[in-house]
Amino acid sequence: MATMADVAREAKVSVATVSRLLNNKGTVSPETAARVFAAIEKLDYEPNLLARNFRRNESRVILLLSPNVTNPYYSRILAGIGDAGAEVGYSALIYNTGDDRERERAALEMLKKRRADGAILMSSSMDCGWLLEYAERFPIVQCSEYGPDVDIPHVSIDNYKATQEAMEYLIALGHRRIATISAENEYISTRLRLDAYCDTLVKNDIAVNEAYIAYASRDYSFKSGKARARELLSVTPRPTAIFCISDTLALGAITAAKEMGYRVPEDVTVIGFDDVEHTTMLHPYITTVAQPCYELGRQAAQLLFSVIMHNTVPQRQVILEHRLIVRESSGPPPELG
Amino acid sequence: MATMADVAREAKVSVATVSRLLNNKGTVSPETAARVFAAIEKLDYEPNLLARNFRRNESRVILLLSPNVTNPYYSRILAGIGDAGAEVGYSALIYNTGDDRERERAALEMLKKRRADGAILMSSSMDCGWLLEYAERFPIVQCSEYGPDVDIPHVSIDNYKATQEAMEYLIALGHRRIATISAENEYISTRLRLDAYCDTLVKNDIAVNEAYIAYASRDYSFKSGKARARELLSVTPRPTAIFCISDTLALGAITAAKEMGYRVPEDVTVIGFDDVEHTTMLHPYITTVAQPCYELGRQAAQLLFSVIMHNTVPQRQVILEHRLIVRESSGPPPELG
DNA sequence: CTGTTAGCGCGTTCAA
DNA sequence: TTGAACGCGCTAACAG
Repeated sequence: MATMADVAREAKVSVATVSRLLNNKGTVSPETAARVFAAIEKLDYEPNLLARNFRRNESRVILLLSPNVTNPYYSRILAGIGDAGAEVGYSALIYNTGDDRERERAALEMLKKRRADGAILMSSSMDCGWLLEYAERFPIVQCSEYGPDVDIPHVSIDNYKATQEAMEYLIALGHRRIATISAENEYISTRLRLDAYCDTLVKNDIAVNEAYIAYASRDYSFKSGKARARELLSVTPRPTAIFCISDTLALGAITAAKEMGYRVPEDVTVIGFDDVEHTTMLHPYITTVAQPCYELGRQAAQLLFSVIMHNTVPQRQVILEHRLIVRESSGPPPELG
Repeated sequence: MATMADVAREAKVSVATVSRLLNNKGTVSPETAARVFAAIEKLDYEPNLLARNFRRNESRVILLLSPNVTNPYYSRILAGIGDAGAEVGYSALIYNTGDDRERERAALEMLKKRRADGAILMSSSMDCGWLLEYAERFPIVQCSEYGPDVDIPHVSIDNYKATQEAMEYLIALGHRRIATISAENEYISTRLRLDAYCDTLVKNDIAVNEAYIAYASRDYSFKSGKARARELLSVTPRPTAIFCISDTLALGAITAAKEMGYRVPEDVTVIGFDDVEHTTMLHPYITTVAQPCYELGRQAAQLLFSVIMHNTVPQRQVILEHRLIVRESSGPPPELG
């Protein structure tokens, strides 16, 4: 593997000249430049990033902390970040944290060790204090989830408004007994969606019924969605609609409803959240709130690069547009249908 | 950010001693060790990986080339690789290649630039010559797909045998008019599955009917599966079973069948491949050939680390067990049912 | 058991 | 426009 010194020798110039040429710094005469390029070609020289990064004290790598790469919601965000990074010569290091504090910490330690120049957190189970400590010292951006009171740049959708729209839609359809499947996690999105669920009911003069609020597992598993839906549909009087905070939960709810002999949407309406791809693979296609996952990832990456390169961000929070997509799993309640 | 020299000064030892201690090389007396650890603690010292890797001439990073991170099949493999890497202090750099030659090449260039110590290819559209050139110079392992004649270590399932079993199962059910949805790609898995499809028919004295062989898009899209199934089900006499080389295609086939008024499995049997999670989220649950994706990833990683660290592998190819999972989308053909 | 020292390959002064 | 020389932080001889 040829080094810069080899190239310099071959081109009969100094390493400084080669370096200048490669980095477009200073000026190099066309003739010498040609000689150097010829030498690079001849020796098949590739700059050693290990050395370059060491010298420049940067890694050109960013950390991606995701609770679960396997989840299509997150994998689409990862794709967006990956593409945005590739455009500016950054690579992405993926850490599957499983929302485990220790794994998150271990990943962030890579910042101290200089393995990465910054990080994008897709979620965080660390306490805010800890997180803030890192955020003060290193470029960090949050994507989808964020600390409500910590001042870390983030990109997300407006979860409150999105839920409000979904709820208004259900109410407009005539639903009054609307249940929700939330989740046992501390995500800001979870909290905002639950808040909006309650607030929108109240705003429409519908009392919030605790029996209509269920909590699925923290990772929104299909199984827990199904189990919670089964319970909700056993409440008397039974809800005519279920607002689920993820598509997977909605799928679980639909399955539970069917197993209990209810038709969707004739007997019970189910709506989801996220719009992951496989929800339009088998009927009923799910009515859901779509998030621009890929774009969420892209923008988070751009925010991060802005911090890394200019030590500043154009805006501390970016809110992207959501979209309510009405498909087959929703309709008027049976009493009015 | 404290350096090793700072620690050495604080502990009143030389940098060599600190280095030795940190790398468990040579011997250090308990007393000095204690002093050094105290200094490390006091200064909150973290080794600079940029410097360490440079010095050791290794990056402790591996490249993951996947055609599509968003595909659950690949994301589960990625999870396996990621976990196996984390256990031995390796991080994974993910490149979404989209089966694009140039992106694959760009990713592999990272090997020359020493950004990574090795690579795992989940697929490859490069010609074998090119690929082999890299494989000769750098640690490379293939996962799931591999060049049939290039001698690169790889891990996969036995695609031929797996398909054979699936076909024998269909034939045992009584099916004679069995179609297949293959794909327009050059993957070895695609080829082997098609070969096994044909061979198993012939072995059972069933003529191979070209009209029963369809090719979906190279990325196994749901849409193309649906379109191809629609065509297959229009052939006279129509097939009573469709063997799809991916679950997504199978989902598409089921949708097409339903839209054409056929019941699955009463009128037509559909079976898939891979056993990705969401195939048991809505009925009919798909009969499929399960691949141990996570384990595929783990073993690929272990193979790669073996090459990186010892420059040798225990075995050049690892074949993992598949499993035919019979669920709801398969049954006897209508004539006999 | 410990310290001194010489690079690893590159980017960057500073002089020429 | 070019070159000589230094040093980033660390590891590994080698010497003591």
